[in-house]
Amino acid sequence: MKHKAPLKLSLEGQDPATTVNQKVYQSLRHALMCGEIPPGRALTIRELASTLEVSPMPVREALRQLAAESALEIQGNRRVLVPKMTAMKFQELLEARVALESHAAERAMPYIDSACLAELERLDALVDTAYDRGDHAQVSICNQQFHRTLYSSNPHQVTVALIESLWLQLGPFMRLATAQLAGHYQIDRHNEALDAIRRRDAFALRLAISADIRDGIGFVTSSGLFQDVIEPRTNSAPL
Amino acid sequence: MKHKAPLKLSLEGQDPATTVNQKVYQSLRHALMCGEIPPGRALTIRELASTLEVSPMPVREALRQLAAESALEIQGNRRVLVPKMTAMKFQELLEARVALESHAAERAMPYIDSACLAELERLDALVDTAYDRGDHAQVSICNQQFHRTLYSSNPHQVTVALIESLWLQLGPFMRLATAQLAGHYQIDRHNEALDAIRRRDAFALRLAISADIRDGIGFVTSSGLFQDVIEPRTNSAPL
DNA sequence: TGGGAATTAATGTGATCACATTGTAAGCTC
DNA sequence: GAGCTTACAATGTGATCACATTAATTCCCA
Repeated sequence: MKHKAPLKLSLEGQDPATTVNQKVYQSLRHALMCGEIPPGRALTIRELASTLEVSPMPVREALRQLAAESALEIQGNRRVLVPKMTAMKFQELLEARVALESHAAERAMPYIDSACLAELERLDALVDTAYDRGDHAQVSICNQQFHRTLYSSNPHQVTVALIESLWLQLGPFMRLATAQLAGHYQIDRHNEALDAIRRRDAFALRLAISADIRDGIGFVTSSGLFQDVIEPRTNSAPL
Repeated sequence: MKHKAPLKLSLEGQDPATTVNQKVYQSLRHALMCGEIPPGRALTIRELASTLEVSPMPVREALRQLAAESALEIQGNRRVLVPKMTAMKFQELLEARVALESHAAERAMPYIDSACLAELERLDALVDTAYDRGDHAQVSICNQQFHRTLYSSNPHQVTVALIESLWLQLGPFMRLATAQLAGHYQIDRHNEALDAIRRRDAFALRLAISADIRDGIGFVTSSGLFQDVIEPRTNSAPL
């Protein structure tokens, strides 16, 4: 069994005004974010190039770019693969998200004007309707847009790139989590966040964002329902 | 005056066992970290290629990689340049460092065994001797190694890549700061950190790391002695 | 002489090719 | 038949080339 599952990728729907490199990058990024490429899957330049019907060149650059964002992993063999996930790593990614995003939210607070607030309310509404529709992919996208808009309101902000790297690393699992969320009724943390913003209460905003992140995918570790995607327990013996 | 200052780069001293791409990457990274390329300086592939006496190919990939780490900026024109620094952005980078690194330190604490502690003590001693010698470049390098070792003791670590991105973004200014530090006598925050580790006091470690970061370069903003490298005040009008 | 259009130079992008390295499979020996 | 060696295929890397786009310069005319 050496034949890996064929990759389901295409450049359709990509902005034709951009470079091929960017189209490949976006395509791969989207596939990773949606978990369409299983962890541990090896990616070769020529395979991707022929799948996407482009020359190897833009693929090389896209892979290197994604590797620099920790979305892909290049091992010593110079082979590129989708990083595997472990329960511990998942926990670390989650806590890193909390630390970084609550920080970014707090620092964004002073810059949130009424226009930005309105935009956040609009995005929150989009999340809700997508949620009611059961469109988990859309929920995920709008939710990210909500967070991105919030943090980006700080014009001197430097953390969004880092945060996006974290999103990318646990992308597949966020999708998985939102899908599972359908059953649960969750407190609307976005509303808590919006309330905090209206009251200009930075600390409350911190709490709301932290809770939102943990509510969103935090329970996944305990639910144990994604054991198939996760690496079997490693034999690490710390300390 | 269209001729930019010639770049002082070379691949000498690079590990000959690595790929050309990595050598170029390391060379550029080092130059950026040491502030040898002024902010705003445009970098062209062909210029770097001829300076380093390699083909444009590895340079392209190195530039894209550094851009993915926010160490370089690619503008719409597809031109690559060293990002400019502003006082506000500097502040944000500093606070992001504090948030991320104190988080990483706290999370590393449970994994620090005696071997790791010994290594940290060794690195701290190296910092001290380099400091006494007045070798600011070496201080910077050893100091980073100290932090990296601390955070990396957590085997499930996911933040080091993000932290390195921050270091890279304010690299030139860290160097500038350590150079200025020569005059000041600073409390040895590393010793405070080591003490906290020995007592296994996670909160004290947090405080020590935060203080170490702020001590190291925090005063730069108030000292106003790097106004020449900083962008003139922007006309942003938040809120 | 100043401003704008056309020309020219420079640059990024993408493709193709050659080579060294790595992974795999066949073949041989014991 | 097991283990090692050798041959083969596949892959990443780097170089060179062609082309489209962008920046810079020159030239012309008001």
